[in-house]
Amino acid sequence: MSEKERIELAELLFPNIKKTREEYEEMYPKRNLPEGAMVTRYGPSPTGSVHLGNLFSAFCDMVYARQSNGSFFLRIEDTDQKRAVEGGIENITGVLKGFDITPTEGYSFGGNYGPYQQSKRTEIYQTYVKDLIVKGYAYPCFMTEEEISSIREEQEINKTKIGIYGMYAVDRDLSLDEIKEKLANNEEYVIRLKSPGDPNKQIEVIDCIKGKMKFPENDMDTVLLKKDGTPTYHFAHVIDDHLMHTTHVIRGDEWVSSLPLHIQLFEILGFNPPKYAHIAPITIKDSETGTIRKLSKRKDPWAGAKFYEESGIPIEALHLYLATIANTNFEEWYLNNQDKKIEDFTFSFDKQAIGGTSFDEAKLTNLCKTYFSRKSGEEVYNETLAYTEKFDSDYNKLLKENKEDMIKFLSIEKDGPRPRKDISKYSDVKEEFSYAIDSMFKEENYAKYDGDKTYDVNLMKEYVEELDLTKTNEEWFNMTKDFATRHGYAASPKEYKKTPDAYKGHVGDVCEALRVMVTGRTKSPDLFSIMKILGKNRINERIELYKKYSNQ
RNA sequence: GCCAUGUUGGUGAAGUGGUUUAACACGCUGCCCUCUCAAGGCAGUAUACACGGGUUCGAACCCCGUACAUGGUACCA
Repeated sequence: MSEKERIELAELLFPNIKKTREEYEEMYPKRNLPEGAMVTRYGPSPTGSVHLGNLFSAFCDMVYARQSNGSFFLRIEDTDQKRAVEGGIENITGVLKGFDITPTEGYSFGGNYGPYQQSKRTEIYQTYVKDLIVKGYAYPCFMTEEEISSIREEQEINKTKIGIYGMYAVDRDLSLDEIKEKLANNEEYVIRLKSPGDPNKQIEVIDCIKGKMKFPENDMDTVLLKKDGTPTYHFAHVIDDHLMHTTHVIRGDEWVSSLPLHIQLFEILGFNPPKYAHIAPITIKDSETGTIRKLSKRKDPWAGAKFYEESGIPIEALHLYLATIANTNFEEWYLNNQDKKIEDFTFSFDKQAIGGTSFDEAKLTNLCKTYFSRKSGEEVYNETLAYTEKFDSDYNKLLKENKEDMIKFLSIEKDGPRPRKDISKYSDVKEEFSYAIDSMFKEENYAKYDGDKTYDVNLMKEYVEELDLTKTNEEWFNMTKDFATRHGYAASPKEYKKTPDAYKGHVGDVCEALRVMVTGRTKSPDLFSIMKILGKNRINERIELYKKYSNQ
């Protein structure tokens, strides 16, 4: 086909496209950003709920753009209407905001490089395709699904590469008259790339994370525009990231194999390709089959973003976890710089895992515990209040009614160099501090007591008589030892171990009895602190409750 | 089938040719501290660099092959 014919064909196919690519280039001028600034983008398709992997990729986008004073934008990749899910877009923006991974620009966040929704950019894509047709790099393909699948079968038998390329791309060299005839018959068509690639030649791509990679050149006549005139991912990616001036395409490594195609598209369009950073998927070892697979929303509760919200995992702790899987040296850095924030760490691509990153639930839990241990009682109270507001309104009410006490309880053993690490998520507070609220305690009290001992109520009554809650912790413990000794208990476990027959038990047993009556459990934070908050009256009430419970 | 990438202890991983008798963190086990638990301290977790060749004075690190895993091979992203 001559150039003249190609121009005629382009007009025939896209009569409504009047703008030129030059006009679009002007509408999307170069960004005015400092040297080294990275422009990243998160491009989800609104096809369902958000996955931890999506969150991870968006987190990386955010972090790299932020530390280089660049821009991180959100682009909705909704070119496939069939897969669209109602409310999918709102869900994405909601999750991003909820998880504090907020773009600086993009869909619903503003910016000068929009529209940030691919379904609104059809004209742009068609303009560039029209140009490609004129240049002889694209053509209409009228093959039917049946034709394509029979080619596929043939290729499978011949054990060759599967796809539409070379001799299999039968519509590649259709004459203008043949095309006109098919068009007149109302035959449906897609626009395919007329790939100039030679699969015998190799191209080398340097990925920011994976390093040097070699591929054969692309020779597939990949679909650029679908039957309905919308672009495929590949084409939209190239056009958008060029016009929006993305500097670093950070995406999942399921895309590495289309790299030769993408590079080729950038080349024939005359664009400068961005840098690519392909991040490893978050994987897990399947407990049934023992094989490694991607996190699955169906099998793994922690795969879905919702899980973190619902179970009350603090956003900051999740960020910490994402940071540790993003850069392998983050964990150690954070350990040595406990007072610093994630923002103070400089992320780099060469510290990013190349292979699959395995999801480590225990590590996440540990990070959460550390997070809570560093928060003051008041902070934990306020955050738990916000969490229960959404997910546990009954407990929320109780928290509000018992604010003063709760903050005091949550503050126990928080001020020392080794703060308590007993909660890993907001939903733990209710269970872990069940003794803190009288009405809850009255209802449940000893139901969860797991021992089989019965403790002496009269002894404890006598003990409380002597108890002075104005003392210091040390004075209290000395008094308790003294009390224990007077009643036939050893003053320390060590002493008891030496001659167990000489005693009824040791101080620990006295404390245990008291602890069970007062908190309903055998384990708790510092007993004296708890008693101080409760006061003598409430302690006595609880001893009475225990008396009834144990039939004494 | 074809193409690509990966494979270090229970887990995540450090490490890119010689101070590696392989760091660190998490987990687990034991001891210590201790009113319990958590935390913390100390110690342990048997022969952890997929396998086979090659290059080199020297390889976890470079090259080739094999196995396995993952991803792609769509008018899905």
